[in-house]
Amino acid sequence: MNHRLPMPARAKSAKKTAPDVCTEHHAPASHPDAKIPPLTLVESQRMGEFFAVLADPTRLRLVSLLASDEFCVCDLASSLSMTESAISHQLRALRAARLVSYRKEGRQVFYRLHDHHVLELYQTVREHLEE
Amino acid sequence: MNHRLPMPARAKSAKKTAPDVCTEHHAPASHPDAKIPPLTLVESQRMGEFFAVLADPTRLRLVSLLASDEFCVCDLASSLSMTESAISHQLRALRAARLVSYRKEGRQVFYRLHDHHVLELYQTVREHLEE
DNA sequence: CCAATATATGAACATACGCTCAGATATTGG
DNA sequence: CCAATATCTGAGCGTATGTTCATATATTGG
Repeated sequence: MNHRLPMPARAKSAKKTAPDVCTEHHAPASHPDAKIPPLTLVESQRMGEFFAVLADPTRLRLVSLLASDEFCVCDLASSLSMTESAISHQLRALRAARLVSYRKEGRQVFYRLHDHHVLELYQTVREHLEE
Repeated sequence: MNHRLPMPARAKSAKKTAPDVCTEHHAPASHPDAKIPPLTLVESQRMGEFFAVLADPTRLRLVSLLASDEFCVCDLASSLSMTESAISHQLRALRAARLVSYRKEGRQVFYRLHDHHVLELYQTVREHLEE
C-alpha cells in the first residue's frame, strides 16, 4: 500500500527548479514566469481561515446586504428570515475576520463592510461566478 | 426570547430603500453608490461552495505549488509531506471546482491551474493577507 | 501475463461548523 | 428600579469534511 509515508526528511526540495521526485520526471515547466514561493503551512492555515469565513451562504448573504448599505442585526435577520441569534453568531465570525465593522447607536448595532477591499473581493468573485 | 420568528412573509422588503424593520429606524445610507441586489439563497450557496474549496490549507498549498509550475501527484505529495491518497482526494475537489486541469502522460498525471483567473484570485488574496 | 508503479476511490473515524435554545448583557422609557 | 427592546453568548445537536486505510484501476517493463 502507501509506498511513501509522511517522510519528514526530503520534503521542501521543490522550490524553483524541477523537483526530483518520482522514478522518472519530465519537468514540463508550464509557468516559466513564476518566482512565487509556495505557501508555508502556517500561511496556508491563515489563508484557509480567511476563505472559510466566506464559505458560508449566510455570511455571504450578509456581506451582499452590507455591500449596499449599513444594517442593524434586527434588519439583517429579518431580511434573511433567520433568527437574530443565528445572525449575531455569524456577524461575530465576520467581525473576527475583520470583514465587517460596527457602530452602536442606542440599543441597536449597525454593521457595515470593513473596507473597500472586502467589497472588491466580493464583487470580483461574484462576477467570476456569473460567467 | 426570540421576538421575531423566521417570518416567511415580510422578508425581502429591504431592497434599495431603507428597510422598515425594528421599532425605530435611523436609515444611515452609508453606501449611496450601490445598486447591487443581495445574493439569493441559491447564489450564496454556489459562492459558498467556491470559497469552501479554497478554505483548506492543503488545497491552498497545492494551488500555491501549481502557481509556479505543473506537477504530478507524486511530486505534490512529496512536497507537502503527505500521502498520495490524501493529495489525490484534494485534487479531486480542486478538479470538481474547475480550479485545476490535468494532463496524463504514461502513468503520471500532471496538474496545473485551470486558468489565469485562479492565479489572480490567489495572488490578490495573498497580497491582501500580507498587510 | 505478471509485478511494479502511479493514481483514484470508498468506508470509517475524528474533528469542525451552523443552527437552536436558553439565558446573559446593555440600553431606553416609565 | 423595572419592564421592554436589541444584541450577544455558551452548550448541545446534527451534519459536513479531511485524513487514513484498504483496495481498485491503469500503465509500463520483463
